[in-house]
Amino acid sequence: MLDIRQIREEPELCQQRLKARGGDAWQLITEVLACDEQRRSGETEKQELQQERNRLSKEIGKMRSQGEDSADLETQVRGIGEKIKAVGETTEAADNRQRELLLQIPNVPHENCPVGSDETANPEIRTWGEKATFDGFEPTDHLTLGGKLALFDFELGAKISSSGFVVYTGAGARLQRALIQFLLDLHTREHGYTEVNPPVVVNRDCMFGTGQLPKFEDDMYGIEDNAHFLIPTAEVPVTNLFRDTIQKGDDFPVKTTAATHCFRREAGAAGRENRGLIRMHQFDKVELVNVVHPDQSVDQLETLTNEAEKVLQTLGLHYRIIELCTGDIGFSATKTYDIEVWAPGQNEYLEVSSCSNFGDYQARRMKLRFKDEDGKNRLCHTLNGSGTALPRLYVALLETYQQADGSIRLPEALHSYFGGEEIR
RNA sequence: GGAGAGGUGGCAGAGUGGUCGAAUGCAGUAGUCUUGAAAACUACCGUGCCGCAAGGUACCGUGGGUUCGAAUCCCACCCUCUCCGCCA
Repeated sequence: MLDIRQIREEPELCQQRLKARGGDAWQLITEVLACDEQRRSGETEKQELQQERNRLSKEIGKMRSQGEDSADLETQVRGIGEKIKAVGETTEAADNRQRELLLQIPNVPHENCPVGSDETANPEIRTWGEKATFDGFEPTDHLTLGGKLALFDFELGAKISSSGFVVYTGAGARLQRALIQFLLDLHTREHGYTEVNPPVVVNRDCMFGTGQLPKFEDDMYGIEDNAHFLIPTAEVPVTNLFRDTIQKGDDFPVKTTAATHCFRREAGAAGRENRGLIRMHQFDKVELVNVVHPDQSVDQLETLTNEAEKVLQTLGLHYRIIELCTGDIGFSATKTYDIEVWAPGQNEYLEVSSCSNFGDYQARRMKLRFKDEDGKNRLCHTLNGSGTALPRLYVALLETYQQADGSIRLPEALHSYFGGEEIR
């Protein structure tokens, strides 16, 4: 959520920065301000009435204890009670409407977020390594490689679930497990993360906290009780671990990682240049979540991105970093870097990580605070990034390290995790 | 799933209709004392909202209700614990 005080004080600035995203959320600001006005005047009126009621009620108590007749006062207070109820209802309506609107308004992009209307305006920030070259053969794609080596089976996935689900088999399953282990070890041992293993079914509060609700309910798998959802990313359970807490502040940055299954409906995405493992309804991902002091978040986004990059560097995979422009940035984010790994068989870059700074937007939604030096409670900043998504990493790995005979020569970092140097 | 008990401030734990935002203890902060520390003593010590401020107001699991007045009474829901059942 945006800060209502900031909206009140600089409405034009808010609108202007929201406009940079495209969409029409900026138009809601006017109504938010109207609600705010109504809410506050109603609040004041209500409080004055309550004050009067409290005073008179105490009076009644006193009179009764002294055996005096308080009937007149009681009817008077009853009248005040009715007024309080009436004023309270309109105030609450304004309050609810205001919250409803605020929940629909996306975060404002950071001031140095590049302005643009869609992904074509995303600047490339840097690249690492080079596109893999192949001696004497044409690289093929992961579907062919995986099929030949029996690493995964889409038909089985469809049989026991539906399209968009896959069964990893044999060495393919083992490779997936090796990768998860490698990633968690990297982040916990070298980057100072604490590992957690959270539920993948979470309640609505969590989904509001990180910003999936109310706008993106249709993107998620709901549970039949209508109160729980399968998580689309570990960002949801992990960030919400800190919901409604007051952090010490000396522990900043709080760095937490988790490997979880992620579930996405991907409605409308079927068959659209998403062959193979590239877009699944269920996939694994190692997520990195940071809770930091507001002054740290800008720098921390760079650190977080570097931590995710380290994955690809260690595995020797060529990638590029692009920054999302104002028109392409996610709902809750102020600034985002995408890491795209090169997949030779696809002949394109695949997004394996999205690293974002959310500022205080999620923290305000979930009341995530810390005590500052003056003992005042202030909102933390939150960040997260994939470190990394598994299927596309898997694709890049197979396609990059394929050999002429269709076998895979694994990068050294994986040998001990996989228990071998090659898949053939 | 069945039966019972219970959800109060960072923690422990009083409070069963009014003077209770809430006793007390512990923890924490500041100070006195001390060469220093400890102990002792003194003061402070929950969160949100409205307000320039003074101050006001709300919050005792959540949501309703009764009442002039609710932490306290009633209803529903959620959660925790114990026992039974079931199960990895």
